[in-house]
Amino acid sequence: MDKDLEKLKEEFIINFGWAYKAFGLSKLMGHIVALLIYSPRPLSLDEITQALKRSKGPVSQITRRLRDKNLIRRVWQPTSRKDYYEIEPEVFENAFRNNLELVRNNLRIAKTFKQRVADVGGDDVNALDTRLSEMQKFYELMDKKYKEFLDEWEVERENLEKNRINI
Amino acid sequence: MDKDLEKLKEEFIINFGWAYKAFGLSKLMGHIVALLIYSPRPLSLDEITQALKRSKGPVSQITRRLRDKNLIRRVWQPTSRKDYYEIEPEVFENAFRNNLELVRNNLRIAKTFKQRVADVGGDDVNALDTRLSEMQKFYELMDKKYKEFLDEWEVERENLEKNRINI
DNA sequence: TGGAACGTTTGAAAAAAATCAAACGTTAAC
DNA sequence: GTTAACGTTTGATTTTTTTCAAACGTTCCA
Repeated sequence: MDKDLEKLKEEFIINFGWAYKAFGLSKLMGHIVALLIYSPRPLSLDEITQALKRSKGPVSQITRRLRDKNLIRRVWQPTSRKDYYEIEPEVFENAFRNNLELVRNNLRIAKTFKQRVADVGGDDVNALDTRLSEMQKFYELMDKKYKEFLDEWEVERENLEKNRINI
Repeated sequence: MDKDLEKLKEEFIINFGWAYKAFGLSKLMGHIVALLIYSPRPLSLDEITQALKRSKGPVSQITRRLRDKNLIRRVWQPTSRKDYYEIEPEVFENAFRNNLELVRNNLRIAKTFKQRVADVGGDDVNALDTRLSEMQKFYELMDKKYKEFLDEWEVERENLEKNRINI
């Protein structure tokens, strides 16, 4: 029984590792996030290290990066002077926001080059200009939709919150 | 003058490489996509190889992967029996669709584990169940918004097309 | 047929990234 | 002060990924 849950946890962690990798982040980041999602209480660095069978070095580094990205947070317990980590309540939302930054970067690239190509001018430039315009439009719409999504999610999240309290 | 455009192209290619990497793909994929966006005409494998200063092996492999992902397409010229490659007109849209697949995978993970955790049951499971529910809702909304975006983009793309013809 | 022009596959080499163990610095308890 | 309990940094090591050069297979043309 506990054995099953343990097995599930392991799979969950592995899955998250691959997912994180697919999104351009490190597998270990995914593992830690998954572990903390799974855990009902904050975990110390040593506990994470043990659970994932890693050494302290990389875990320390990655927890820092995860905090920088607002995916986990550090908390303290009154009884111990260890650092504990828990999942950021808005992990998914924050991960999404990080992604939005990449989208905006693409938008910047399109804009910048469109301008610079226009400045330089030349013969074969028309087709390129069209493509860059399209790229710009694409990422502008994407940006807009991403923001809409975040707004809607805020509403939905509040509803979830309410229902949870009412039960 | 041409020198400037050449310089720009190089920067554009490098930028795309990093962007692709940030999204979990290989830099070379980004380079090839950027090169073909930039080029007013289809390029042969050799031309790509030369332009990017790579050897044929990896370029051949990556062009295949890019075709599998519908980001570039292979075309033929009447005069030559070489393979030529050009950018897929809907690169951005297709790249987005590929990303949507990853989102759906996350949704599947959430659903699967929610179900399995419920089946196993146990004590510490409530908090976890709440989190997985939230994860599921998040990715469901994301899926919905992604689809909306694609629909809107289709409309906008048609408009761009029309305007281009009318000029 | 034979050979030249291709693209693809493959095994090895190089480069990059992840990981570790140990040294280090800091803080808190005694 | 001294020591023990931490987290962090660092340089080396391992693993993974990227890249290459060469062999290979196919097609087309002489």
